[in-house]
Amino acid sequence: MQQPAYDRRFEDALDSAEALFAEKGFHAASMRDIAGAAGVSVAGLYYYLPSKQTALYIVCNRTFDDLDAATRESKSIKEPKRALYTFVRGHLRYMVDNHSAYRVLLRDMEAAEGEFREKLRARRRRYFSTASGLVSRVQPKSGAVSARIAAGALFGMLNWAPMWYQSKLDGEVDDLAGKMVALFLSGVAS
Amino acid sequence: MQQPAYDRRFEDALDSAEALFAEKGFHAASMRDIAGAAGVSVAGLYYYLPSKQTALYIVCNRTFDDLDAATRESKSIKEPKRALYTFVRGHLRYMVDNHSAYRVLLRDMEAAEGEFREKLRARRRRYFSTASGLVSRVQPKSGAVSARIAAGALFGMLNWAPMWYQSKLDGEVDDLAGKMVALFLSGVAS
DNA sequence: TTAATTCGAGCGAACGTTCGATAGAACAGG
DNA sequence: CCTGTTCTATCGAACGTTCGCTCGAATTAA
Repeated sequence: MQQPAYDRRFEDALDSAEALFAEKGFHAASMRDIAGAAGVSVAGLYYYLPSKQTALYIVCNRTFDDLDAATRESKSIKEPKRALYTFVRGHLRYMVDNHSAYRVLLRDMEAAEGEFREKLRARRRRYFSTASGLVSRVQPKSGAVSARIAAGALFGMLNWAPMWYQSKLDGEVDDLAGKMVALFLSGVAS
Repeated sequence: MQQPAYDRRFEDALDSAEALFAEKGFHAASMRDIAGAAGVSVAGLYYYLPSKQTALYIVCNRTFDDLDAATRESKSIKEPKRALYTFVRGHLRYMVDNHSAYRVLLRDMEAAEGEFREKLRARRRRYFSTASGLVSRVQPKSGAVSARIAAGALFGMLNWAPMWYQSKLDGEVDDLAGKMVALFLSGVAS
């Protein structure tokens, strides 16, 4: 059973790819860069990753897996506002703790081609649908803002957070989640 | 005075660069692509643009110029909420009407190097400061959310809009601006 | 011995950029 | 009005580098 050794090196290669995609962008990061960061030769890297496109796909897919896990708890909560808060908290936590992974998802996912691109887009749609469902449950039927717009606005707030959030200045992530949900529900002038 | 002819071709080259940066991303768009789109040879393109980095810088700088112009009106408005609305409307209008330009700014600006990078970052900071100033004016002093977080949340809402906004489904841009400001001020459960 | 793992070397293609040549417009002096 | 000269605009061809990727051999582990 040598799988553990193989698996460990495989994960190392993925981690290196993720870090370099995040730092330089998919097209600017070369397989030579990634091999160097992973401590193997270029040919050695190809023993684990059959292509750069595949590396991108696996990295993004892994991130979706982790995002699903980070927000899964919200699915079992009945009370709408609490469920939304739990989702937002999980999403924000993941983004803050896995800056590189989320950056690749946001910026480089579209560099995927063919079937990879379609599969990743499908996962993104599914993830967005989950969030939209939670949003529509906290929204009054007669609101001035459609569920579409509300969900888009909430996702924007969340996904932009990595651009400015600093725990030193802005407090703990769980507090930020609470503030964002409060802002979303009642605005700043509440 | 042949400047008009020269200037026109220069702008053509910039427009082609902007469109291809937006479509493929800075690193994936080649100078050959841009030359082809502009209808000149590669060497001909270099008669107008001394380097790819310069092209990126000029494209981004031009976008900042246009963004400033699109939101300038808000600076002369005293009433805080109306000023914020005017800013948001100008910003959203520009994003929707100049999808490519704004996409380059959001995604590819960081591909700029050296002095270009620093100058563009300085402009972005300045633009963000302007918006933050408008936000802090509509915020009650004793709000539960800091001005930093509020401004970050608002900017997130706005900048994410190109990802989902469709005028057919979501109404006119000016209405969207009103809804976003209302959501920001009073939330969805107002 | 066999199978799993690693690599140096190199493939063809594409990259950003440059060079020398060329065609036409503009201008000078006769 | 003609002619020679300069300047503007343009291009084909190529430079050196880097790209994603592969091959055959070597090394290691079982």
